[in-house]
Amino acid sequence: MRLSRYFLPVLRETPAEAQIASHRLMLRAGMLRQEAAGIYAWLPLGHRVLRKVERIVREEMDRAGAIELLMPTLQLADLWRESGRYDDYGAEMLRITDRHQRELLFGPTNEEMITEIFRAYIRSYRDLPKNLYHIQWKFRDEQRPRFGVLRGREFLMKDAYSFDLDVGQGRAAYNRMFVAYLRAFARMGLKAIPMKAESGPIGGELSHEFIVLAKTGESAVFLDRRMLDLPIPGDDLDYDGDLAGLVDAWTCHYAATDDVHDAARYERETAAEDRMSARGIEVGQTFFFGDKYSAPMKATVSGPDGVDRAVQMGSYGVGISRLVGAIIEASHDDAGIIWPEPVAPFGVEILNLRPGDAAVDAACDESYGALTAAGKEPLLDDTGERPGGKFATADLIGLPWQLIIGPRGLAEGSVELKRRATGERRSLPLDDALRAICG
RNA sequence: CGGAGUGUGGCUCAGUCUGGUAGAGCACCGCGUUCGGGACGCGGGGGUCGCAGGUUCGAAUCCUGCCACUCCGACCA
Repeated sequence: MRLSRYFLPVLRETPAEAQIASHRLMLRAGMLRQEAAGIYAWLPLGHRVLRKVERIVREEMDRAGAIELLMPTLQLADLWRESGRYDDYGAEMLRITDRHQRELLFGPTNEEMITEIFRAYIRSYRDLPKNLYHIQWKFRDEQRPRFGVLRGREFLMKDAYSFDLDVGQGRAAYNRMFVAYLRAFARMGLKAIPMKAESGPIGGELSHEFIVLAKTGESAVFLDRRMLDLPIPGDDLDYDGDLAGLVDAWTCHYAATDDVHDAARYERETAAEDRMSARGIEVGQTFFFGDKYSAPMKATVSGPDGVDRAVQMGSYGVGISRLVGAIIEASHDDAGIIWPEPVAPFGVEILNLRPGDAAVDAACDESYGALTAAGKEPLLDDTGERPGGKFATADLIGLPWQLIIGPRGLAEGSVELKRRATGERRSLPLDDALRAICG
């Protein structure tokens, strides 16, 4: 992409509304525009990151055997009356009335709807297990939206729902999602630690929150620091195998958010030198809640014995839009964002320090072509802005590489290559720089 | 939902106390000089001062009501 043709409205000054780093940087980097409290338009740069996060989550869901569908944002109130949650949910649920005075709601989650879909088609244990998911915008009318996309009212969420014949198979389904989450967050460059959690309005007894450690996190967390070094399951993981051992390895150490923290247990189970307190941002949560929805909503299947029984269910959420903010909280400096490569909006920024200079233009065009062909998604700053401004913008939007091409270096046959994460810069011939980027 | 604030050009803000016909910096447009870490000169465009009433000869400024947004707390993916 050529910056001169792109839409990247960067702000030199920090908008007064933004308090925390990710919100401030998303506004300054031209990723996001607030349209109302907790409701945002995703500008092109932000949208690219959102899509990359979404893609990683989708790939890991598919790999774990989940099946994608798409449910609507609006749901009938009657559906929620079946589970009893219509009245329980309170003012956080945005209620809407259509022209026929039918009561609708903007979905804050989809347990009821997926259960309704499941029960309409699935009758036999032979059709189990099933895990259905979608990636859709949700709305929760927070009393106090804040922190930009970390706590918006409208947010993009992946939510998956598992259906199994019995508790044992339900647990196995839970384990598959648990492991898929470890992989998905790690692929985004995040350390996400599963922690024992309250299940809140979703219900159930077995639940984990996946918490990204970041200095500016919303809640205090306490954990065994040995969890930070646990290995992430590799591409060769067999989701049809028994994952219980893997899940045990990730849940046998103490890790809890402050709302469920048990100081006495913490001290009993964790050696003093392994105790670690930090701050964290929740980016996903898994629930196993059995027949909480399937029983009242009569989602039953016939078992091998011919007897109908309510299916065992779990649900598994990932805050896609929230993750974009969480990644920035975990990875930025005073100059701007530092994107992990897998979620960077573009792979490399080429800075043309002197548009109009034939040699510089030619070197930039050559680089742009080569990097595009190599799938590196280059962003070429070919604008008339002065070099200082280009450097500042490049650091702000934080692409992993900066390829700096100007007349001074080119006269000596070299360009400059900068690694955003480390700040390391070196001068080298263009071909070598391109090779280094393409790795 | 309690408490505290803020709404003035695209952004950051001054002006409000003490009423007199709207400013600065940045950004934007034109010309020129510049050009490797947010340049400079000259010229220029852009604002029903959140909205609605009211007081007054006159309201960004005073009064009343409303709306929006932000922060602290409670709450929450």
